[in-house]
Amino acid sequence: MRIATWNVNSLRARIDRTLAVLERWDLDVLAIQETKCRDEQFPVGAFADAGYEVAHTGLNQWNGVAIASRVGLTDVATSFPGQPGFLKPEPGGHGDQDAELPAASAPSAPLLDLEPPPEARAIGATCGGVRVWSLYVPHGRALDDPHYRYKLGWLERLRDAARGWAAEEGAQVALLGDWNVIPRDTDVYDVADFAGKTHVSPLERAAFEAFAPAGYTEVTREHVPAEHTYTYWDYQRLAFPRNKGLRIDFAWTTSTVAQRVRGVWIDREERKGKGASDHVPVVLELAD
DNA sequence: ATGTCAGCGATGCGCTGA
Repeated sequence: MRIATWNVNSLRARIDRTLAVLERWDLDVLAIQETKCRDEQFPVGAFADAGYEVAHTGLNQWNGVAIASRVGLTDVATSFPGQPGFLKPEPGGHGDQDAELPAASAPSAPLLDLEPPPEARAIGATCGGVRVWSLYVPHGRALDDPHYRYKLGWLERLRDAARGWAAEEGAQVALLGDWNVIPRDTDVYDVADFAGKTHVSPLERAAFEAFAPAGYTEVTREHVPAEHTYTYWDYQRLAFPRNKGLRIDFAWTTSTVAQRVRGVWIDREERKGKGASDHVPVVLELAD
């Protein structure tokens, strides 16, 4: 079985490239991030014509995650248990005190719901016997931004949920996506450029590595160990021609899946030419 | 050239997010 993860950075802007990736790599499953569309805008027909079922969650023009599969797609979950939301802080305000109160016709609803709903950053489905999650970890924006705490909490809650999924003997789970963490100094063109920024902080790196004691192995590193091997290049400042990239797309899997991995490929060619995403696909070949 | 890109709202660009 061949499975891949790709932050496509707008599915509608790159549907032709997406279909080409499915065909080029003969993919059975593709975990997609940053579809940037609502469910009703998702190009279901294009996937169906190519022989793929799809599951998607997209609430607005931001985020959006999907799984396409031609080996079955069941038990879809559009968030993970405990997945936090992000409450955009009001300048000088106190949370969502101005939010609409629940209608009086909903007596069971709490008077004030202070918990923001999850964003469209996680979707899970069982494909060909593997529990696949397509994940778009929050960016964090800046170390002093509320989004950074959100990112850390999001990863911690995901790890807590993932620990439970891995607990069953022989569980086949794959956590695929854009982790927005640079785990090692050699995963970036020049770590000095990230001093004081997100993606390299000790807390982010610890939150990333915490998936190991939770029962997971990061299989892309195992199979593509070369330093300065990137999966993302910024659109700005000619980052790709200068190879100023980041390695931030990874696959944490349970040991049963990790033992099945026969190879991993980073599709660097996909970053070339007009209309490329800023991320490239990461492809995993699993033994039957 | 801070050498970009996508989506949105209301345009013929400014804003947001990355």
